[in-house]
Formats: sequence, structure tokens, C-alpha cells
Amino acid sequence: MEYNFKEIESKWRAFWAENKTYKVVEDPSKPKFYVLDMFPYPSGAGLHVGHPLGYIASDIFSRYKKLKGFNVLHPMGYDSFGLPAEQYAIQTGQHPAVTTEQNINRYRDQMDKMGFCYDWDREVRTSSPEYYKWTQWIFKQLFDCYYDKDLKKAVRISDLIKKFETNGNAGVNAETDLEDDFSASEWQGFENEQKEKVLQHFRLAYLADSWVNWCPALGTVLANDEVVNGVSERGGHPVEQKRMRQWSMRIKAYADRLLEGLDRVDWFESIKEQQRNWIGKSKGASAFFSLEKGDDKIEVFTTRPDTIYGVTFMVLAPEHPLVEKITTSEFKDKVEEYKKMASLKTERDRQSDVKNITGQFTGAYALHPFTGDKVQIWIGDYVLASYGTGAVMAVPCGDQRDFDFATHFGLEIKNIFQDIDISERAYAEKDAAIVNSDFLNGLSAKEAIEVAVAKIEQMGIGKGKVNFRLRDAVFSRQRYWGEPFPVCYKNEIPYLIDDKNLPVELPEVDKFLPTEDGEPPLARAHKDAWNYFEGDRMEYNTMPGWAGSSWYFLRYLDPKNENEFAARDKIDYWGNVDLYVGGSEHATGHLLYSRFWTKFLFDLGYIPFDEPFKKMINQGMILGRSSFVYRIKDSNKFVSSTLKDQYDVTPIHADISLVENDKLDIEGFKSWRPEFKNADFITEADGSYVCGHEVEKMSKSKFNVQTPDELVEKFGADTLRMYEMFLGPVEQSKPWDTKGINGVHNFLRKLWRLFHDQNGDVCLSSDQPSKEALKTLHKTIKKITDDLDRFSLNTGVSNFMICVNELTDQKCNNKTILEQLTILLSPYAPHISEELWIKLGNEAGTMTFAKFPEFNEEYMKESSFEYPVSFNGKMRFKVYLSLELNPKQVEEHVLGLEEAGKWLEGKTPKKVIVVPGKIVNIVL
RNA sequence: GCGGAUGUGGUGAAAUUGGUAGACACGCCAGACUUAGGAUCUGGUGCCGAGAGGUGUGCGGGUUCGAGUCCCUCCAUCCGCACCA
Repeated sequence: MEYNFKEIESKWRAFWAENKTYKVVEDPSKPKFYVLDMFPYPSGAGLHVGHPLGYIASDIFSRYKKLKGFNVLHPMGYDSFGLPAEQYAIQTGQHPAVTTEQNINRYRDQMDKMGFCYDWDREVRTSSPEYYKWTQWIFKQLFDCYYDKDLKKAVRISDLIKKFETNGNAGVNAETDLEDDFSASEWQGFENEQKEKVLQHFRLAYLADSWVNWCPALGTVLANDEVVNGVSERGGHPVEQKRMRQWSMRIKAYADRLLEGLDRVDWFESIKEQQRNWIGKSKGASAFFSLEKGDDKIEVFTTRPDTIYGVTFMVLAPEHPLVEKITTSEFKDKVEEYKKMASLKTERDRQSDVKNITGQFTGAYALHPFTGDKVQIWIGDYVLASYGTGAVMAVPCGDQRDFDFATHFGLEIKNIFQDIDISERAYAEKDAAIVNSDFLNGLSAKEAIEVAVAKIEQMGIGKGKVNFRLRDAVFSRQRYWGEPFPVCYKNEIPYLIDDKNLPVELPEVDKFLPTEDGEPPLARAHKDAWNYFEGDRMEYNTMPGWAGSSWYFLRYLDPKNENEFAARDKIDYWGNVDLYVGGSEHATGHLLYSRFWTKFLFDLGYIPFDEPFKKMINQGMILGRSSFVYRIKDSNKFVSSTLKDQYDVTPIHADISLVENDKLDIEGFKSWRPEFKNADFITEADGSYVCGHEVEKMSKSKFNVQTPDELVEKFGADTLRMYEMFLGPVEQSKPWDTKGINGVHNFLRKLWRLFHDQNGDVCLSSDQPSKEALKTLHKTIKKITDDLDRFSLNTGVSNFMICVNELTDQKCNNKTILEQLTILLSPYAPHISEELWIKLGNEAGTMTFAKFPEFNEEYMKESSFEYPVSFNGKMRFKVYLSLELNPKQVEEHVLGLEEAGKWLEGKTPKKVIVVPGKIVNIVL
């Protein structure tokens, strides 16, 4: 019997499903291992070959860990709320739940064909009410907590209220944007409405008027990580700044812990670095500059307090609250004009207009805190209102932007760096000694920073301070297809819905569009359409896409629990994710938010860990390899790629299914589209047409999408699994190319032949395995184990090929050897392994729970070694020598060889290096 | 500008601790077989050279008996962040 992958694969797929082979339950007798894939958004296009890359890798690893005796949790689900389903719904009127369901079914079908070992009984969908009930519940906890900076953790808001009742907000060290002070009696005198307003400044999920990224085309706000280069990440629509009342998450409270936790996880450095940049911690000092006139003070933030004597002017953001107050009447009009101009610029304009220096003098002066000198106060849009204090002390000698500003407007530039020429540009390094700076003179930058901060604090004009770039995350979206908030309003004060009434389900609406008054789609729902309704109205916004994905890894632990998001004993057993596999594009979104929620749930004692993902592997993107045909201008004639330079041609994408090894299927191309029906071809001498190619993102419009289904059909899932791994290291981006897939397929056929005779009958020997075969096997065991442990799955495939090549040369059909090999291979190619497993006389379905072979060094022992002999580091010849020889003996033997004499050229070697079992190097 | 990653044959790549550069595969070349199968088998294939040999891991330098691997300078490509004070 030939290797009939179709029959074998469908047989085992059915077997696994029927027997629930991959179902897992808590088992205290075994160590646990949690392998997680980033769950997909089920889009209408289905999976292409790039999606399963990470799933295959994690599947191999899960199967390996099972064979190693671990109880492996390996679940899958769907991030099923999101924009595309809703936009499709707006166009067609089809309910997003319906399209989502269809897409999920297609994804499931595609994944099943790959032979993944997911425990599908644990599937979660973020859009199902049973799931989002708990997303709502977590939101409620966030609403009900504030961040205590002394305890460095989230604490219930009731504790805060107690403090307010006894002491007002004096002595409260909480993460808040509230600046006013109030006493206990003032607090007690507040109306409920006023109290809630105050509390909103403390809650971790809070309602506030804030500047948000508004995307008119999508009709919704976006989080910072959803805006890329001033346009929306999805769809590329323009985004503008708008002030709106929105739910936000006080993620800033966790900035320091999010930074610190990165040191405790095993992730790629690039991802950690991206998160560090995004959090953007900078240490420095804040200092108050008093004004020449009036009692107001301007607070600035600087990372270089050592350069304070270089200050020659100040710049405020145009939106800075003091601008209006300090501007002299003489400059009022000009300042107003500048402010207006700045406000009209979108974020995008400001970014693309970095080189253009603009600003306006306010007419006011501040006093230098040390020298008492008058310094001009300007406004300029290079100073951002949202970072630091919205004001900078300008040090043109030490900061290029300040330098450019000063040069442009002819402001003074004072040099405070010893032996540094600043006539051309600012000196931003920290290597020069400080001069012209009174008490800082002669100090290095590092020393001067400390001394300056101490002095500033001593004088009471400021203090050492840490600033973060991270902003609080906007949490409401004006969309339909998302989690409803467990919130209602009474007199416009938000109230939480009681746990017993959760989930608040998505109500039916007549259209998925905003109302005429611009309210979100949920405002269309009639009171009766809500499964629960309270107060004057329910919250109309829905949660953003990252809400459901911020905690899904916890739900897999106990997916059907109706009373808790997961039972504590299950959480304790499974713990956090041991290996997380997914794309790196989530570095500043999902991966940051899920860490935030994990830390929060840890603070409240619901989970015993504060980092969700211990180790993470980020698979590279699989790019498409587009094929091109070249049409000669104004004709229907196509010229082969190698000859195209002789003509004036237009490249046209050809569907990659019509191309094999860059050769075009000419007849197929003619019938592909009507306009090519009568096409002519200028071919190579052998009559073939060679296509050009280019690496691009996979997309329908480029006809370069490769679906896994086609390849499973053609070669089988085992071949595709191994081929995707064979392509190169998982973390590397690479273009998809089916060129080498035959090689992998042939390998599996060759493996099959080891078990069968020429007639295709099973033919296995039960004799003692040969020494040679044992050596091959154990060499392979060692390599495969090492490869898996360091996630080098491409070399794993190579090592299987080497093994099968060697066993074929040895004509090995030994049962013991082949059985061990089958177990080794089963994580990579589970279907064929199961089939061979029963041919070896084992019971169906027991393969998954077999024991992974152990490497035994005994079989690898050699008595001799083929030494490479080098002269001056150049390998010249090889010689077999006993490994029992000591270095001196090796040297003597090698120097006595005729071959050596040729290279010695009669000279006496200066030195001979012998590394036993490795190399001989002769230095002449 | 800052940060991260990468650079090896015609192609995908390997070389885990400094020790035979190019494993394994694709492709290509030559041949065998034939039940014509997306077969199988044998040999070859970094580059230059008829050969002996020379040369070779982005460039240039250094350390070392020995460097793809370690150090320094530079170049190129990709990714992320960016008027962040």
C-alpha cells in the first residue's frame, strides 16, 4: 500500500474527534504546561498559510510536552467582536452574530484539517454572553477600585471613601488627576452627584471628558495603539482630536509595574523594548519658574536639570492654561492667532510638519530660579500639552529643538559645556563638564543632575520626578458589535448593574448605524429590547476590541463556569501561560492591556500571578510571492520574464495557482479571465513562459493568497505542517513559496517505505537492532529534543530527514528503532505517526500518551574520530585516529603522515594544537 | 534622531560552548529504470581554475594556534518609536 495521506488523515481526524483524544482535565499527579496561541479574529477571508504557522509550532510543542509526561492545556477560541463584521452588517443588514458564526465555522473547519490537538471543549468566544458576562464583571471591579501608590496596588473604592470621610483627601496617595483638596467635612457635605464626580478621578475605569482620537469615517474613537501615523489602523481613515466624555482605563497607575515586570518574562527583546518605549519612563525633575509679574508659577519637567543655567527662554504648549493669563495686551492678537492655527492642525499635520519651526512670544517673562534673570516666555506647538507639564525650560545649547527654535527666532544661546563648539548644533550628549553654572561648575552631567535636583528640592522650587509617556486608555467605542457596559445612568450619574443581572446582553437594533443625533447604535434599542434595563438609560457605548482579549487565557481554565470567571482551584492548578505564541503586532496593544488586567486581578487576590505569559515566541509574517506576466503595451501579447527588457511592457499579477516554479500554465491562464482568451505568448526556446515575481503582503487583489486547504488537499496536513516548519526559523518573516514542499512530501513517503516492502506490505523485523541503527536513532533523539527545547523546529525537520536517509541506507526495518522514531516524529506529523503506530502493533489512540524516547549516550560512543588536520587554520586533510590517543600521541601520529609532509614543506612546526575529539591545527 | 533585528551558494537555510563553512531541502547538470508516478535510484553542484591549487559568511580593521561566531569602525535592509523636554 502506498502512502495514502488522504485516507489516513481523514481517518485519524475522525478518530480524535470521536474519542476526544485531546480533552484535558486537571490532574495533580502530573506537572502542568499551558501552551497558548493568540486566538484569531474570524474574518470573512478565512485562514491563509501564514495564520497556521504559529499554531503548527505551538501544536508541535504541546504534543512534545504531552509525550514528556506533562498535563498540557492547549485551547483555542475566537476574538469574535470587531469592526469588519459590523461594517459588513451595515452594508448588508446581515446581523454580525450570523456572519461571525459562519466565519467561525470556516475557521474551525480549516483548523481541524491541520490536525491540531486543541481541547475544543474549552473553546471561548468573546462575543458570547456567557463569556462577556465576565468581561463585564471585570469592568465592574475596575470601576470599583482605585490605585494606592503607597501600597502599590489596586484597592477597593470603599476604602477610599472611608479615608475621605475621616480626613478628606489629605494624605491620600492615589493615582488621580484631581488637583483640588477637600476636607472630611467638605466631603460629607457633597451631594451624591458631587461625590461621584470626585470618585471618577480615582476609579481605575472612569468616565471623563478627554481628548480622544476620533475617526469620523468609522464613527468611533480609537485607542492610541489603534492609530498609526495619524490614520486608523483598520481601514486607514483620518483621525482627528476631539473632546468627548468617554470611559477610560487608568493604566498609567500600572506604568512602573508594567515596566518592571518585563524583566521577569522570557520574551523577545524587541517586544520588551517596544513596550518600554511605549511606556516611556523618563527620570528628571520638575521645577517651578515664577513670573516677573503676578503670583502664578510655571511648572516644567526636564530630564536635564544639570543644564538649568543654559536656560535662555521658556516655551509653553499653545493649549497651556496659563497662556491666556500671562500674555500681555500687546501680543494678545498674535498669540490668539497662533493658538487658533495650532488647534486647526491635526496630529497628522503636526507629525508631517516637524521641520517647520513655529512659535509666538507672549510678551511675558519668567524669572530664572537661580540667577533671577528675566527669560522670555514663548508658545510653540513643538511643546505638547499632554506630555510632562506642557511647558519646557529651553536650553538651546543642549537640546536640538530648543537650538533650532532659538536660531529661528534669534534668541540667546548660552554655552554651559566645557570645550564644546555649539555654533552649529546643540550638544545633547552627557560627556562634557558643566561650566558657567555657578554651583554646578566642573561637575559631570551625572553628578550635576543629582546636585541640581537636591538644590531644587532644598529651595522648595521643585523635586525629582518621573514621567511616563503612557496615557490612559480610552475604553468606549461608538459601535454595535462589542461588549455592552454593565452600566446605567440616573441623572447622568453612572451606576453599575448588579452581578445578579449580568450579563447585560446586546439588544436588537433596527440598524447598526448611529442615531440621527449622533448617539451610538445602542441608543436605537428600545427599552424592551434590553434583557436588563435600569435607570434613565443604559450605557450606549460598547467596549473596545481589546476588552475580551485581555483576559481570555483565564477563561480557558474553566470555560463553562457560571458563577465565577474561573474557579480558584483550577486557576491554582493551571496557573499562567508557560508558552505564548503569536504575532508581534500586538506589542503595544493586547500584550500591554492583558498584562494590566492580570496585575489588577492579582492585586484583588483573584489570581496568584501578576504576569500572564511567562515565555513568548513571536512568529514571523508569511508574505505572499506574487507572480507577474508581462503584457506588451497596446497588445494582447505576453512576453516571458527573461525577454521582457526588449519590449515596453506592463506587469500584471497572475494568479499563483496558474504558476508552478515560475512557469505559467498558459492554457489555464487563457481560460482564467475572458480578456486573456486570445492572448499570444512570446516564450522561452523550450516553449515555456517564465513569470516574474515579487514579495508582497498576501492579499486577494494580488492573486497571491495561498490557503492551507489547497495544500492539505494536494499533499496532506502532515506535509504542510512539516513544510511550514522547514521553511526557516518560526520567528523570521519570509515569503511563502511552495517550491520545496515536494521535498518534505517525499520525506514522508520515504519514511513510509521503511515500514513496507516493495509490494507495499508491512514488513518489520523484531530482531535486535543493529549498532548502526541505534546510533542513528539516538543521535536523532538528542537532536530532536534539543531542537524542540530551543524552538528550532526547522532544524528538527532536517534531522528527521537525515535520520530517515541513514536508516534507508542501512535498510533498517527494525521494529524497536522505527517505533521510537514514530514517537519522535508524532508531534510534527501526527496523522502518519498514528497510522504507523498501529502498524507497529499498538492500540489506536495510545500514541498521544506514549513516552518520549530518552537519549542514551552509550549508543553514541565511538572508538575513533576522523580528525580534520589544519595548517595555519586551513583544513587540509582528515585522518581516523583512536580516541584513546593522548594529544601528544595524536601529534606524533599526524606529523608522521605522508600527507602531512607535503604541507610541512620541510619546515618544523612552531606549534601543534590538538583538541581531542575535535581538531588538529599545525602552526608553521 | 532613538531603539531592536538581520546580512552566509542560483533559492529556503544549517553551523547550540570560538574548532572541518554551506548540513537538510529546492533548483540545476549528467545518467539508470519504468508498472509514466506530481515516482524511484546513482553521481555531481559556493566561486575562480583544465589541474595543482586559490578563494569564500555585507565592507574594513583587531583579538586568537584557529573567527560566520568575540571586539571596534563603516555600509545596507527590515521593524518599532519619535517635536516625549
